[in-house]
Amino acid sequence: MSPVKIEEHVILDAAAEEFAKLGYDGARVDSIARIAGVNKATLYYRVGDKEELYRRVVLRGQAVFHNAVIQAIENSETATETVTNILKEIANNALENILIPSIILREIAGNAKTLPQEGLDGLKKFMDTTRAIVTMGIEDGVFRDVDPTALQFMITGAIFSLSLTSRMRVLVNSDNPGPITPDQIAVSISDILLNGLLKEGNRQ
Amino acid sequence: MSPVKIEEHVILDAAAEEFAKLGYDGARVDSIARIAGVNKATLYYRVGDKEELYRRVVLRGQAVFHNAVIQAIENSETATETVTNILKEIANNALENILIPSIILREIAGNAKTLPQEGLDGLKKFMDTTRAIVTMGIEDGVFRDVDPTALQFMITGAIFSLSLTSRMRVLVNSDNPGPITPDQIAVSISDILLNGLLKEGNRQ
DNA sequence: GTCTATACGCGGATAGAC
DNA sequence: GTCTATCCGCGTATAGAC
Repeated sequence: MSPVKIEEHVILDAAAEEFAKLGYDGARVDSIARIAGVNKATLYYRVGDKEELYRRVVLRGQAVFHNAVIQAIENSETATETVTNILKEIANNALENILIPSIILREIAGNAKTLPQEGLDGLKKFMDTTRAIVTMGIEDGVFRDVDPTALQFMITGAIFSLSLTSRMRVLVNSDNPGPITPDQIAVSISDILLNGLLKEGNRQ
Repeated sequence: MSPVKIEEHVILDAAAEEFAKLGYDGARVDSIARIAGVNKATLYYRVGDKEELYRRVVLRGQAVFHNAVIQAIENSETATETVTNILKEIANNALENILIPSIILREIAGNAKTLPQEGLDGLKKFMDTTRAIVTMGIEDGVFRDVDPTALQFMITGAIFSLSLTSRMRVLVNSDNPGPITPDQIAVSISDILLNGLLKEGNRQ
């Protein structure tokens, strides 16, 4: 009843750290083995080559956010609540698993050239799911007729960059660093997202 | 009256391409020399080592967006107009100089570990400038009392990721790829940003 | 100013001992 | 299953010829 080889987790954790820090091309297999505390040959035997290491890290990371979104949807009644909860869940998971946003941003930066096919499939599913929520809100007359894709990228783009820069922002602008905790991040974004920047009456 | 050594531009263009594609650690100096069509020794003589190449690429790229924002501010009267114009300018420049968003996203992903000090200084100035615009709009009673940092990251996060994924989105979701041109990107974002997702009357 | 040639270490990956 | 030793190519960087 222990189907999970314990060292695989250690290896994948180490790989995630290295890939997040240096990107796929900058990452060193030697370094991953060192971080994991295993021999390089063992690493090859247990998981595989660099590409396979990366594939496993990406799929494991994607599952985290996929589950977070599923849970947010299940725990929500209205479309508005769903959006708010998705934001909260993503923000929470982003800071808890900060390596994953880093890897995702690098994939975006690199035109998804190192993203495994299964990762692309998961991305499509994720975008379809969240688009459906926006469409539903529009049809229910609760949401304005916004572009769902723009909304998706505003949410993920903002959460991931805010989460990744929290340390940096404290260093650069200690007296005014902006939102730091996942809660602060989720609240400040959903405020702007739901209500907009303009005061009521000034809308265009 | 020709103070600019022409080949330096060629070398920096090649370096930008390589750094954007592979990140600082993944980038290869040999590859940059090959792309630029110059000998590696020439490259070292003309610009410097890998670190200096990167520094020059980053500062040149930062100047592009800095100038774009300055211009947007100068061409605007109201705070609302300023925000809209900044969005337009950044979106235009992002797609025209697509390598720069890529490098910036990679810096965010890597905790700005390879970002030269001057780049950090420029970032702080950029954030102070744009924060002032938001604060002004709030004081004028036109904007709601939003978090300026969240707003900044929603704008840049969304524009950069939308610009970088435009090709990918067409491939993954050809029937519904979302905003593609800089104009589509700027309009869809500013619509959500200014007016919010919720219909008037549903605001929280 | 530019190129050829090369130093020297690190990269991914594996063979074969245990 | 795991480790040592090693292959071989590529990485940054420079010396020195032209």
